[in-house]
Amino acid sequence: MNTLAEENYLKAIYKLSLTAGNVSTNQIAAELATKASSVTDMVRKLAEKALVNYTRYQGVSLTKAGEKVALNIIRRHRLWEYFLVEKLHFKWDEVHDMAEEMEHISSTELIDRLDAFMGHPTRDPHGDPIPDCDGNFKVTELKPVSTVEINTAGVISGVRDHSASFLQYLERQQLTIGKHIIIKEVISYDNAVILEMENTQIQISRDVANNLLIAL
Amino acid sequence: MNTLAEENYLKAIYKLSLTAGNVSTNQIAAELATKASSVTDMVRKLAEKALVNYTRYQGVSLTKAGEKVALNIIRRHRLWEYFLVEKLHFKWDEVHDMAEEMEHISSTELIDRLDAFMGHPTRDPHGDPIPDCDGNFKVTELKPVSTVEINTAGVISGVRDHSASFLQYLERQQLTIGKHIIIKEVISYDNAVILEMENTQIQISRDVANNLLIAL
DNA sequence: TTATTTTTTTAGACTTGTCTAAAAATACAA
DNA sequence: TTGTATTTTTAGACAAGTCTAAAAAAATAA
Repeated sequence: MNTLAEENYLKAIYKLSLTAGNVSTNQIAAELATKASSVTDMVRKLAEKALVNYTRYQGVSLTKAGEKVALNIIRRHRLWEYFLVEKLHFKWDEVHDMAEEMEHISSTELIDRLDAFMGHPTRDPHGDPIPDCDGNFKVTELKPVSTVEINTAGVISGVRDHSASFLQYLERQQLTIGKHIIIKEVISYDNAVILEMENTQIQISRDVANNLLIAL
Repeated sequence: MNTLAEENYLKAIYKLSLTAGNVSTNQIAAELATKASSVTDMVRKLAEKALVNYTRYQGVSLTKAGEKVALNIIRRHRLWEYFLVEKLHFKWDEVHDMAEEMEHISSTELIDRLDAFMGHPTRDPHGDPIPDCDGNFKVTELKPVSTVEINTAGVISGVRDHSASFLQYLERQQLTIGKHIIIKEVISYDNAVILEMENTQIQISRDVANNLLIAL
């Protein structure tokens, strides 16, 4: 079907497309820790397979077909993450690299049965939605804690930074998916945010508040 | 660690070593559906990594280190096969190709937890033993039905042919792992074998009798 | 033992995906 | 708008793993 390298490019382009329109060669290179010249070559190849739209110097976007492939990879990644946490009891900061390998296992029958085995979960351990087998998923609007008004109540529902160190920090502060919080105050000096959770106050930095997402 | 190609070579060499001493270039080429010249190159590379013993024109054998790697791959393969059958309810003739991909997932922590999750199974769905994390497994002596005396009783415990078509045939005849059988007669004309199982008689061909293994 | 066949290795080439260095196009600043 | 800086592409090279064709070694037969 598609090579491992091709799948990784499609996933990177999908991810970058969420925050930009056309994705630049350099952005992809940074995302994949490779060089812009390598990206140019691969993007040509993907364009020939009709998985991306590409014109020289104009950046890249996924075609419908390319998006479908990307969403399938993401589906597999997130289902395996769910499996690792729920069935094998890994912690949410430990599963990314393993899922990165497992997402390339190709059988769709396998993935559909895995999905059923786990009861068709809709979100992975980090709160990200799991696309169904047709690539559909519900888009719940989540907001960074740093962007909501004082006295807003919400439920921790996702993260923007998926790094192990950030997830470990959240774990230590008990700021995990599903917790109910209220934004109490923003310190004007450094934009630190004071939250209330389970009747205790927690202070988090501007950075943390930017990367912690809540559903209202 | 080792590349995918390297792992496949080590596994093939291990498998061939079970029935021969030193394995020839041509045998490996046949096993992996590649050419002898490619094998020579790869075997050189594996010799440099001290995973095989190799001298020109003399064939190949695994070193202790190479055997350890091979047994690890086999462990992973068989544990995933067990998972696919026991947890995802695939049939025993459907799992080989999927496990062939999954065996290359590298995390040992993952495999050890998978092992625990399934209750440390000792045999895969085809009756083959699953090595533990140190590469140890018990060698139960199994005999092809074609080699035992008349009136011998035994338990179906393994197969020598793992092809989907053979497994499907056995399934249809209910000749599955764990069934108790008695060898009743060998037809001298074509060496077909008549078995008794659950008080009914079943006739199987010489070929089938050769590939069906029982524990006495 | 010598000749012939078979097996294995060598030599050189190809593909995929990557890289560096240089050229071309675009973007930005004065 | 012209010159400079940045981004992107091109050109050529390299590593891994494979292939074909030819040469070398080993096995077999006469």
